Amino acid sequence: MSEARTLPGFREFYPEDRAIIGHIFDVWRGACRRHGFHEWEPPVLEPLELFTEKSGEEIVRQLFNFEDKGGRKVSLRPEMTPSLARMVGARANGMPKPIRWFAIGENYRYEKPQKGRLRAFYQLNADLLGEPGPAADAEIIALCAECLLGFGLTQSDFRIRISDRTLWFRHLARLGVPEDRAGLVLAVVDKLERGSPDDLAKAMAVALAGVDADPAVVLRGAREFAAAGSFEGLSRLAAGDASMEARLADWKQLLDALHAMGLSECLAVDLTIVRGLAYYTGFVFEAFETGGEARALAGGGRYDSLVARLGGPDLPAVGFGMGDVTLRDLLELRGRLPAYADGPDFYAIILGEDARSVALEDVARLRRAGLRVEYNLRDGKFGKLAQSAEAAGAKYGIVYGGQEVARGVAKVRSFADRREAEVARTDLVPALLAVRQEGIGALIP
RNA sequence: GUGGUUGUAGCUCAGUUGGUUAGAGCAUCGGUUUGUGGUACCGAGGGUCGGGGGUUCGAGUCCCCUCAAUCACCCCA
Repeated sequence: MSEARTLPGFREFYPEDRAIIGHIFDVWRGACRRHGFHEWEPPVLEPLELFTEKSGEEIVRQLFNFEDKGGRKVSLRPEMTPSLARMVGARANGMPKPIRWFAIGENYRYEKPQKGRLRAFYQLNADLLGEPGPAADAEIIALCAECLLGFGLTQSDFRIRISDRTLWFRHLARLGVPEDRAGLVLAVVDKLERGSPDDLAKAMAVALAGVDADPAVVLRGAREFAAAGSFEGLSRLAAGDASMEARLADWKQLLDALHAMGLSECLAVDLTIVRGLAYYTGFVFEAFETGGEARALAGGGRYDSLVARLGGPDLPAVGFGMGDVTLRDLLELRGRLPAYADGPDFYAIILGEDARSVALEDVARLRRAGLRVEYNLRDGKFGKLAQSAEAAGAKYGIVYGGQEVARGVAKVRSFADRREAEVARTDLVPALLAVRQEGIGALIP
């Protein structure tokens, strides 16, 4: 065994693990395609500046970055959104709108690994670009929900909490928070649920340092605002404020659309969600598991100015990301992972080297016909070979012994009930295709 | 980045107040005299006890450092 072990935060996938991640990809891809989204994929390695442009230099300490042999500063991608902006930007002018794109890929972040958070993780990203109205937000939130429901989860297994930074910006303005401090204040709001009153007061004071606004008043106002747990709650808060009332029309459109799509049960209006990222501009949302740990499964929102900021065209956009790690944990907890079964359709039991060339001829024909077939590479006794066949996961055996070969037949055996049927070798392909479909009964009247 | 816990075979774990060549079950591979098995019996492989250093006549066991996993913070695109 080599001394070089798997790097911290990186996983290796043995077949049974790879089957699970493959299943997750299949469900994600299926949901996205049913919603009319097109799959794309960016490079794994990008110029470092692509990421520092969006997130600033501080991001570098969380990047897998290095200098390549040509002296270029490069980084493994920590996310796919900047690449999306570049790729969409290059073609957006000629593309029909809206643009529905999704990507499934591995991202890399140099962080201390812990449960639900690794250094390499797969993520689904779905984005809808070119449509500024709430219909697009509804479409993205619906897709996010379907990407979870597709695993057999129910709407009570998770909750998508929807919030709105547009309302927050307006409300903070009313509380006297200057526009350029709104982002900082929202970062404090983001901690309302977890932080101690003391820490929150301190953080708010820092966010409002040198500004003519009372941190205590802003904090209290933010708390009241965050407490609106429904559309009716929003209406009360908006009463008398023309711009907020106008925004409520967007909310109504959003919620009506999601209701029509039958998703009311997994949705909640929750203004405590603000998302840490500065670039979100409108509706934002996060999906959480409803069980004990209530960990985040997905998050997203509207980012209307980001594409232009990254050098693309002025393209409104809304999207979300969903990681594989916490999702896998949840599916396991809820018993929604498929059982691992990856055996061949048939296993040819070749008894004696004289039968081998005849058997191999059939094996090749069956494989070319689309059947999945294994056989014993070494000679052995029937009992052991039958065990090997079942250990490999085969439901049926095809027995090739001297007697069968001499008569131009093969014996098909069902391991489950040990029933056998002889088949002429000339009829083998159609006969076994039938057995795979209908079971051994297809050969036994 | 800060702190707590844990680390013995592929897996689950024993291993006495420090004492010979570190064990078991399961799993894997082989066999029980040449073609109808799954239970049984016999056998084999597999461990620098996470790694390094120290104390000691002697360390899986005690001490220090380190690596990794995990939990709580920080952060979370």
